[in-house]
Amino acid sequence: MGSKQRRAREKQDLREEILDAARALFVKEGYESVSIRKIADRIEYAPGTIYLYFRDKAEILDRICEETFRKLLLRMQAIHEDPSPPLDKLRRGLRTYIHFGLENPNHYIVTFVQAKLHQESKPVFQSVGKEAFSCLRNGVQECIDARLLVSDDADELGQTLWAGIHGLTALLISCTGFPFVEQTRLIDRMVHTLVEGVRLHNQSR
Amino acid sequence: MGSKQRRAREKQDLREEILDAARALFVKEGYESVSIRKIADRIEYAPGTIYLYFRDKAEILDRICEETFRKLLLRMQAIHEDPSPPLDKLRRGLRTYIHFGLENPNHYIVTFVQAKLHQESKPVFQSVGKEAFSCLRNGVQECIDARLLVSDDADELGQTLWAGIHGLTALLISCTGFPFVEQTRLIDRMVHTLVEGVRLHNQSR
Amino acid sequence: MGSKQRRAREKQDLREEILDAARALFVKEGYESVSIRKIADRIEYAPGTIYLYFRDKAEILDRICEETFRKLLLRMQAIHEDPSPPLDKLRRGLRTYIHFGLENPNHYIVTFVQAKLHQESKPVFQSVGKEAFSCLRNGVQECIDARLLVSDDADELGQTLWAGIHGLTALLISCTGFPFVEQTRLIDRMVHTLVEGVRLHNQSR
Amino acid sequence: MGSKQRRAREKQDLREEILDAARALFVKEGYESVSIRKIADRIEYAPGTIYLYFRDKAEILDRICEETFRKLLLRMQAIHEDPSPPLDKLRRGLRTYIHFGLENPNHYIVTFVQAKLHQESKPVFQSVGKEAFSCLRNGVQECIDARLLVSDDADELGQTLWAGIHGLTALLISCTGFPFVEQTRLIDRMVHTLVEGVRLHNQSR
DNA sequence: TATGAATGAGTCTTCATTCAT
DNA sequence: CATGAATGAAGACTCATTCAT
Repeated sequence: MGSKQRRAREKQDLREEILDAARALFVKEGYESVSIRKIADRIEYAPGTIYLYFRDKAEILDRICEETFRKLLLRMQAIHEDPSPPLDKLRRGLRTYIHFGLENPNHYIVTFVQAKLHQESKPVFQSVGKEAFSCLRNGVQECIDARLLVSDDADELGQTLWAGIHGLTALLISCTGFPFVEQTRLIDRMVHTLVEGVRLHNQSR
Repeated sequence: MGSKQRRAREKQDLREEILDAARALFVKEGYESVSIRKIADRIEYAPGTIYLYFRDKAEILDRICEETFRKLLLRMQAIHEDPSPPLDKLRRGLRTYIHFGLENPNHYIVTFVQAKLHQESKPVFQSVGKEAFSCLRNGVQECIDARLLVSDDADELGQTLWAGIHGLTALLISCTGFPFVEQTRLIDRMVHTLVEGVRLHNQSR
Repeated sequence: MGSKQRRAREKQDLREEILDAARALFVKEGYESVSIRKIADRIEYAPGTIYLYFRDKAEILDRICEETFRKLLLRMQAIHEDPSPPLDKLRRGLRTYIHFGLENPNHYIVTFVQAKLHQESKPVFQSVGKEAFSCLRNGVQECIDARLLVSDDADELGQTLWAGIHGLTALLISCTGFPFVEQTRLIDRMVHTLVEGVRLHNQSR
Repeated sequence: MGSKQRRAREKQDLREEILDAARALFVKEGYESVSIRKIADRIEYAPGTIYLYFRDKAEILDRICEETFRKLLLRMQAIHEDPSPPLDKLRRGLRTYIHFGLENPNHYIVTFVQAKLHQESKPVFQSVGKEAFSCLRNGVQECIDARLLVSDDADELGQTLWAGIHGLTALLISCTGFPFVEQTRLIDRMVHTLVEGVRLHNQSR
């Protein structure tokens, strides 16, 4: 038998193909429910082949998380470097995070919802993950330095904002059955709500 | 043979016992990792017995979700009926939701995080689930009626608030490795942020 | 499908059937080469069934060894209790050991040749195994006490005798290709050789 | 790619290297537990390379056995050619065999214990193996010709002696958990016992 | 009502082997 | 000569489920 006429495909891309297949399946069915066989079937390879690229199933999850964090980090850092007013940057940071999740729903759910259930302290979370959060934290700190926020605890505020956008992102991705209002409106509202809720309302008067 | 001296136990409580055992295991190990046998072992019955009370494993999950929604609903309704000012009721509603999650982490995660992965549109979400959300929505509507909020779209605002508190609840429960600031402070901040972010800041005065 | 018309068979005999099948296969193909599937096929049950009776493959081996030692022990002890002259008892002990091996070749090879390769210090060897050897040792000690042997070190002599009869037993069972002389002659010769080699030749005359 | 800076190494030595690696692994882990990949890893070559030198895994075992027999044969033949009295030569032959086993435990166990399980009648045993045994047999025959032994059946006596020394060798190598008395004492005793057991005790004088 | 025995499909993973390069 | 990629079959073991009792 062997592989009939397998699609032309560049060599090392197989690694990426496996990650893509796994990510999609993880989201659709959950990490635990996805077997190596299912992944192999999807890419039309023998199960054993996957072990040529990854030590075990857990490593696949790890790589996906790492990759996701890295992508997210890039997006967040881009904002950090631009010279807009701090509050604008903060708003754009929140929005970027949500969009990142919606554009990469598989990455997002696997990394932020499923991975947590399967080994709390994957090294990935300690390194790249922490860095991604600190990007948001920096944005908050800038606003604090500019005396724009209601508290000067960047951790407290940063975590609050993160929880808010994470909640929306997670629900929008995975609670597809729920009758949400139009997505962009909801995102606008969330970003607006969080920033207004955290902003110092200058009662100059 | 079976279990030697099984505890004296009222007959029909077995159903509840199964649910209790399953819920605890689902949270500790994840739905997929919990086998019928593990549940059976925990309650000291034979695996087959479980099938006398539940059609299959999925039904157990369904019942747990339903039960969770019902409990949440009760707590939320209690608030609705009290005669405080609408904004206070809203704040207490949000806080109650978060506390409910933290006090019933098992119920919460199984229902709002794990269940979604295993049959998007469980009827439970359509019925009791929707009812629970509408409780929050009512609280919002009251505030709108009192002209206290920045928008009059109760769905939009309600969903925003829900996403915010869900995000915090989920992270606090399952992201135990993350160095969150002190929990009550974070909850206070979240409730404050959301309500302030959604509240009409009467600038006329 | 299920089991067509499975032979009538008493309930708990299945455990014995598994042991029998495993033992036979272990000898023919070696412990490592025998899969649970092969055992299951031979008894016409599903592989999983075996796990209802044994924790894992290693436990099957353990049980076989234990059982073998026990059987051997019984045979050896029977001799110990009879009132013949010590040298005769010793001879019969050696002969009994060899016959036991030849009559239970599967038991013997699995226990004394294969098991050793797969976990040196199985508890079985420490308990029942040691007891079996001490039976032989006792026979030697009796002869020593009667001043019949060339040394008074019962361990040294006992181990020498054991090694001798083990060598013959093992070769006769598993070296089937070799052109051995007639079996009973060889056994007689070995027993004779060992005892004469160890016996004190009274040169007084 | 492959192995970075592979040691300078003469081409055809690779065959020997494979045999060395395989032999060491076979003994440490058992024939069945050693994969071609493990052998390949150990010599830092790709698995496929091994198939350029050996048809399959079994052939590697065959070569190891053959080699072992040849080595043993050399040692035994050396004795045969020396001009000591026949009984002395016999004693030294037995002792040499045991020492050979203890000095080459890997070779010995693989050849005399493990190989038997994996194709009873390997041609190797028929050819070189038989030759090695006949060396011992010759020593016996010499003693018989000098009227020193209790029987004139060289096969019977030779096989008895072989079984005795094989038993001790095998146990000493693989039964490491057993509390044997000091090794040289045991070997001395075995050689002494066998020879005395087989020797004609000339009582005329 | 509850059980114990059994199953068949499935889990992750390893392996000997092949083959195009 | 040597490799790297790939495979198909098999490894031990687990599981949800059924069913006769």
